Amino acid sequence: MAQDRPTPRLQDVAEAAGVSIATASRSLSRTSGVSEEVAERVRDLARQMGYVANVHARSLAGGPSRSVGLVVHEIGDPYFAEIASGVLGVGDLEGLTVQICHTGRDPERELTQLRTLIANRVGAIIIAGSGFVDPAMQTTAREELHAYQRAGGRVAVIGRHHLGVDAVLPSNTEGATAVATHLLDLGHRRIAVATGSRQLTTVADRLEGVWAAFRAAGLDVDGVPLVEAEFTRAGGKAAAEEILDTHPEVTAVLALNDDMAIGILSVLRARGVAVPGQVSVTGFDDVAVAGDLSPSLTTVRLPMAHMGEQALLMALKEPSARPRRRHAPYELVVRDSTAAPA
Amino acid sequence: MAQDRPTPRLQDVAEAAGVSIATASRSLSRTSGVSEEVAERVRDLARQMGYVANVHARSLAGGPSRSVGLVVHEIGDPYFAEIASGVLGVGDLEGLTVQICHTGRDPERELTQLRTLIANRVGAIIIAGSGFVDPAMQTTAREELHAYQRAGGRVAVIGRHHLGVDAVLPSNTEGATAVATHLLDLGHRRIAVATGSRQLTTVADRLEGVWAAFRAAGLDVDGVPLVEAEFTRAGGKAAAEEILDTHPEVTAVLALNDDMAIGILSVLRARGVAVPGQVSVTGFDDVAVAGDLSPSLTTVRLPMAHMGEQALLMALKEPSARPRRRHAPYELVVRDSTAAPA
DNA sequence: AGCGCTTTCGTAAGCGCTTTCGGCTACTGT
DNA sequence: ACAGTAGCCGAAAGCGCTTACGAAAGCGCT
Repeated sequence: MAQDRPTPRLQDVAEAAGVSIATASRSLSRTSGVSEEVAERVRDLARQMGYVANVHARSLAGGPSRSVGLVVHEIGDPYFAEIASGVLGVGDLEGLTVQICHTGRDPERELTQLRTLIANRVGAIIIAGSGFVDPAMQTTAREELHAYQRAGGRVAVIGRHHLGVDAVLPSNTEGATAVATHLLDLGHRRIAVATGSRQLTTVADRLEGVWAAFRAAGLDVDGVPLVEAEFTRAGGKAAAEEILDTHPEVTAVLALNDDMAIGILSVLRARGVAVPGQVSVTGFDDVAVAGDLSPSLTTVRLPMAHMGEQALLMALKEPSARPRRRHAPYELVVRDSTAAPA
Repeated sequence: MAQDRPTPRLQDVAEAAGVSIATASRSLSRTSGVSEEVAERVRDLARQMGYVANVHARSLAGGPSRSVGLVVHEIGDPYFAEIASGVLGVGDLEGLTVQICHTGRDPERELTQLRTLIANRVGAIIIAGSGFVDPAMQTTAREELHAYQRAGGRVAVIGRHHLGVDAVLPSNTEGATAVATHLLDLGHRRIAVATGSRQLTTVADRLEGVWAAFRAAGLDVDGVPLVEAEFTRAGGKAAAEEILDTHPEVTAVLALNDDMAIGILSVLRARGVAVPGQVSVTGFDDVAVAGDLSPSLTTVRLPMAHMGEQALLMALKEPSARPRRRHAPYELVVRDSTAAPA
């Protein structure tokens, strides 16, 4: 007789069905070697009794892992929240539970979180968010991850490519070239660039795209006002203040993500600078709110949720011997924050 | 000697330290009965070797659970993303891993997710997001949850109070009264209200606060234009169109969350309606972007991340016999989207 | 009937950890 | 000097499950 436990155990089901727990286990995990008649009986009973397998026991015993880990810089950030949404979506479909960790952009924390995930025996790990330019910051995680893979773990990253694993890559460089070209085509020549920490590979990649466009247009890249600040709205505000104070001649500000662009828009409005009348502003990412700002933001759309989905699917399906790279498309979204210079 | 495993086991640490696994376990879990000298040595070694306990083994062996489950409507939504951020924050501090599920506002899915969480033996469950007015939609989850609690699980909810468990409650009604009063004080009398589904308790609570303020001002509540749409930016747009078309006389729109307000702002701008010149708009929640919109949004600030923290802390600390309710403070944030009617 | 095969099922060995229990050592008090 | 006691530590018993492995039973064949 089943005790008054919170949940019935496999043994309770087995006893009720009059079979051994081995048979019960096989019936439920649909392994062959059980007559369909017995298996059916066990499954019925299990459903009736509300049996749900104990994941810990199952995982310990070496069964397939039913969970995945997602590592993001900061879940409160819409960029990552949308990626998470994509990952959760396919997780649900595949019957996987998702464990989310955030690192606060701290490589140290990232390593700790990775270790925890691995120790928790998740079946797959998705790492989202920019890596760091300095390769020294990556070495340890890399080894850790490869050991994990050798042990059968699946790994995919989103937005970085220094880890030697499957990657979904947003078109950072191409997108940046596109948005810079858009500004150039409108006739802007005095363009300021607002960037996050250049230690982030995302920033490096986007910057490269911007320079490429500028050079193609014959601009002196060294003369471009470049302001580095935090990759946030607050950083955008700080950058805007600095640009306005030290380079009043600029006719456009190219921000390397939407968050900064939103902060810039806010400062411009507060200072009475018309957008796009006096200054054009562009962002990057196309977070959900970008289209509903006033003025709505010209930016580069990255399919965040889709990238989350792709990454998990990529990790789950039979992994190739060598790391694959899947490039996510970008789309230049021209809205109301850009116009020809006055 | 440690094998080439993905992660060292407790046994590996114990061997390295020259003690039994029992002693190693005690040292790491800070149980008494080990000399400080030995314990220190074990802990050092563990850190050096990058040892992280296997949660499955620990949980199976009856140790305290080191994981919590978080159920939200939609993680891509900034409101929930910020709550999640708070939960992850204290989770990190307490050394807990966080499993996130999203329900898409579907009570059915919610129940499934709850069951999964319980089967996964998480130590605590946090449910964020509005409940449903219809009590029939709650019954099953309620029983499920109570059984879980009897088995030692901790539960706390954010923003609902129909489940008979600890709750962190945003000041929906009071906040709504405050923002409505603000509009009234400015002199508005023809105010439209844009709401999400009235099946959501959050909507019901906020509506109640609005009516209270309106009645106090002597308004005929039944005559107020009320538009129900989705609780999203798209819903806000739809609501705005409808209000503009059918009630051109309104001088203010009171939206029951920021998302809708942002959509409304967007439509108003597109239609060339000046805010706050011709129409004032208010939101609710104060999502991060609200202050950087143009015009910046007058709204009611709810401490989302803080509520996430509180809920988890509440669940973790010794639970009282009867469910407690902690009210989170609200703050009326007056910005540029409201002004006296023309 | 006896042989080898396949199919079906039970026995038992763990997975890595926590915790009880008992043994050992080093004290204390008389 | 010796029992009594307290402090440390190791051996071992599981937690609930999966999965070799082996036994039993049924089959067709010679």
